[in-house]
Amino acid sequence: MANQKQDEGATAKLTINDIARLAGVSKKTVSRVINRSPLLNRETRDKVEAIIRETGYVPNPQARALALGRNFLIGLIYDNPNAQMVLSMQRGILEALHGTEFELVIRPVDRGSNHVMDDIRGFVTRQRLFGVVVLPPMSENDALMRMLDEQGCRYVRMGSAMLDDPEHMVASNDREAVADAVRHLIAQGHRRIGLIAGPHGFRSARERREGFEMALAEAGISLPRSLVADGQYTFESGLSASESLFDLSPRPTAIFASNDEMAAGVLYAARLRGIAVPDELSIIGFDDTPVTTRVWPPLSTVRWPIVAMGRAAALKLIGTAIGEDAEVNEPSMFSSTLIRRGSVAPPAQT
Amino acid sequence: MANQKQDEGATAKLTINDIARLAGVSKKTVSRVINRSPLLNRETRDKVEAIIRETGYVPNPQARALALGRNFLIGLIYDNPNAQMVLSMQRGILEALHGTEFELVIRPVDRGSNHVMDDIRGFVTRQRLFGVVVLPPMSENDALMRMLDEQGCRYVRMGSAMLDDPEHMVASNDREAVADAVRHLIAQGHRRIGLIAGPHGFRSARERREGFEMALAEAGISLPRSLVADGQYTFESGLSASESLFDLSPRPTAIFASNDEMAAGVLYAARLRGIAVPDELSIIGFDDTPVTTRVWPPLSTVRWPIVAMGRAAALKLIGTAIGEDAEVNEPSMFSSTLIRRGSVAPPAQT
DNA sequence: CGGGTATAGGAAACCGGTGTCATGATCAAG
DNA sequence: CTTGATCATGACACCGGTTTCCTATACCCG
Repeated sequence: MANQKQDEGATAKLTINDIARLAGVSKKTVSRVINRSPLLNRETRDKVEAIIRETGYVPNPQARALALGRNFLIGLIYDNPNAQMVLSMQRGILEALHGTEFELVIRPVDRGSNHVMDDIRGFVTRQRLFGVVVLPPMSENDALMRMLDEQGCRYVRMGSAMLDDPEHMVASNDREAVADAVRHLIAQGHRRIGLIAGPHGFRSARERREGFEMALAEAGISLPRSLVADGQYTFESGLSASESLFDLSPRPTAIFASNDEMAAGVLYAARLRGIAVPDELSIIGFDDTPVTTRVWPPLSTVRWPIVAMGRAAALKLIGTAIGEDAEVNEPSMFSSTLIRRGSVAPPAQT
Repeated sequence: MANQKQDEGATAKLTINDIARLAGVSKKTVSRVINRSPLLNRETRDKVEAIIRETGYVPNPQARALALGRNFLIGLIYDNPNAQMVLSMQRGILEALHGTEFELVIRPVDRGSNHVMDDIRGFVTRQRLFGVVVLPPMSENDALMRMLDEQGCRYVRMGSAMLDDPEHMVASNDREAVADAVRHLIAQGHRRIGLIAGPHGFRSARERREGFEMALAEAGISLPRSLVADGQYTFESGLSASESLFDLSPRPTAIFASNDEMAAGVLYAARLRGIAVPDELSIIGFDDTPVTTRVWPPLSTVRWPIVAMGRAAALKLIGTAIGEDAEVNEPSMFSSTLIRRGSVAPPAQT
C-alpha cells in the first residue's frame, strides 16, 4: 500500500548501464573495470575509470552481494560484561576493516535468555553475514560455534587461552599474566593474599584463578579457602565480596581482583572501613580500564591488548576473503603486561 | 580468479522457488505470504507458512533490498567523545530496532581529519543506508546534514537543545539541567562557584555554560572571568583546568564540571592538593557515567536519558518506514535530572 | 600470406526477490 | 441465466550487478 518512490529527491542513482553508455562500452566491460579484471585494454580502462570518477558512480552493493553470493558485513556478538572492553574491541575491528568494503554490524545478546540461539541464528541467516566475531563469555559457548558452522557462517572467537582451534581464535594468556601480577605481590613481601574470583562458568575467571594459585604454589604459600571470594565481574560484587575478606583475622594484606570493576569495589569497600590503600592493603586488578586512573590511589592492573586483538580477529575473518591461499599470519595468542600504579606497597608488618 | 563456491558446506540455502515448488504455488504467492499481503486465501497462506516454518527458509535480504530499492541498515556516526555515551546510545538504538528487520552498522569517524566528509559519504552511499543517527559533536555539523540530504539519506541528530528541526532531532535540555544543578549549589550556600567549561565549538558546552551563568545571574551572583576554566571533556583536562581554580584566592567553594570525566579530574586534583571533598570543595558533574560511583566520595551529577534518547532517535528514523502517514510520536526533547550523591555539602565558612 | 592463438568486448542468462498486469474462479445483482 | 465486480493467483519483466559463452579483431608464427 505504502507509496514507494515518493521521496526520491536525491541525486538520481547511476547504474552500471549509464556508465557503460557514457563510456561507449558494454556493462560487462564496466564490471571488469570495477573488479580489476586484468584482461582489459589500458585505454578502455582509463576511459571508464575517468567516467566513474567524474560521475561519482558507486556500484549498488545489494546487487553486487546478490550476484556475488556474499555480502560485506561482519557481525559482532557479545553479551556486554564490560563496556570498555566492548568499545575497544569495536575499535580494533573497525581499524582492520577500514579501507575495505566491509562494515561492522553489532549485536548484543542476552546469554541468560533461552532464545539466544534463535536470536543469533536469525541474525546471521537473515543478513547472510560474511562472518562474526564473538566476544567472551559468548565465545565459550561451543553449541553456538556448532550452530554457526551449520549456518555456514565464518567466525572468530575471542577468549582466554583456548587454543584448540587457532584459526578461529584470538586469545590472551590470562593465566600467566595473573601469575606475574601475584608474583609481584609476593616479591613485595605479601603472604596473605586474597582472591576475588570471576563468575563460575567464565573461562577467563578460571584462567585467572589458576594463575593466582600457580604463583602462590610456586612460592610455597598455601591458599586457605577463606581467602577466595566469589565475584561477578561487577563493581557491586567486588564491593560485597571484599567484605568477607576484610572480616578475616588476620586480614589479607593484598587482594587480587579478577577485573578492574571489582578492584574498584575493593578500593571503595576499603575506604568505607577506613583501611588505607596501599599502606594497609595492596590491590591489583585486571583489564586496565580507565577507572583505574580515576580512583585514588590509581590501581595497579594487568593490561591486555584488546584493540590489537580485535584487529587480529577481524583480519583473520576477512583474510580468507581475499583468497583462500593468502595465508593469514595474525597471531592467535597475545600476552598481557602488569601496569604498576599506586595501589601496591609492601605489607605494613611482616 | 578466486574460486567462489568452494566452501559451500553449509545447509544449502533455500530460495523462494524451492518453497513455491514445495507448496505447489507460484513464487509470487510465496512472496505475498512473506510480505503479509492481505489478499490471500487463508488456506494457501497457512500451507505456505507451514512449509516455510518446517524448512527454515529465510528470504535473501540482498535480493529483497535490491528489488525493494532500500535496505534495512541503520548507521551510527560518532566521533567518540565519551565511551559510555556511545555505548548507551548503541543500546538505546538497538532496543528500538529489536524485533524489526533493521540492523545497526557503526561508524566512528575522526572529525579532525579533512576527509571525514568523503569518508561518511562513502559510508552512506556505498551501503545505501536506510538512515543514520548522528551523535554530537558530529551532529552539530550542518554541512554534514546537507550532504546527507543530497545523498538522500535520512538522518536523526542527537544534541543539546537544537530544535530548529524537531523531525530530525532528539535533544536534551542541558541548559535548564545545569541551571538546576547550580541552583542546588547556591541553595547550599555557595557563592564562589567555578566552572570547567567544555571545548569551544561544542553546542553542549555552550548550553551547559549558559545554564551555569543563568543560575548565577538569577541569584545575583557575579561571575569573574577567573572562575571559568576551559576543559576538553577529558579527565586530564579537568585535572589541569582545576589547577588554575585552586590557585585562586579565595578559592572557589564549589565547582561545576561540564562532564563527569572532568569532574573526576577535579576530584583527583583536589586529592593531590589535600583539599577535602565535599567539606572544603563541592563538585557536580554531568552525564552520570559509572565513574561517578566508583570514586570517593561518589559524585553528584546530572543524568540525561541517553538510552531513551537513542531509542527515540531510532524510532523516528524507522517510523517513516512503516508508512509515511504513521505519525511518529517520539518526543524530541528530553529532560535531565540532578542526581545527589556525596560530593556536595555547604561551604565550610560563610 | 594463411592458419592458429590470445585478447577485448558483447549478448544473454542468472542471482532471489518484488511490481504490474492478466487471468480464471466465485459471487451478487439484474 | 447473464453480467459485472471481486478475489486469488500466476506469468513475466525488472532491480543492478556478475558470469558464461561466444565473436571479432589483433598478433604470432612458419
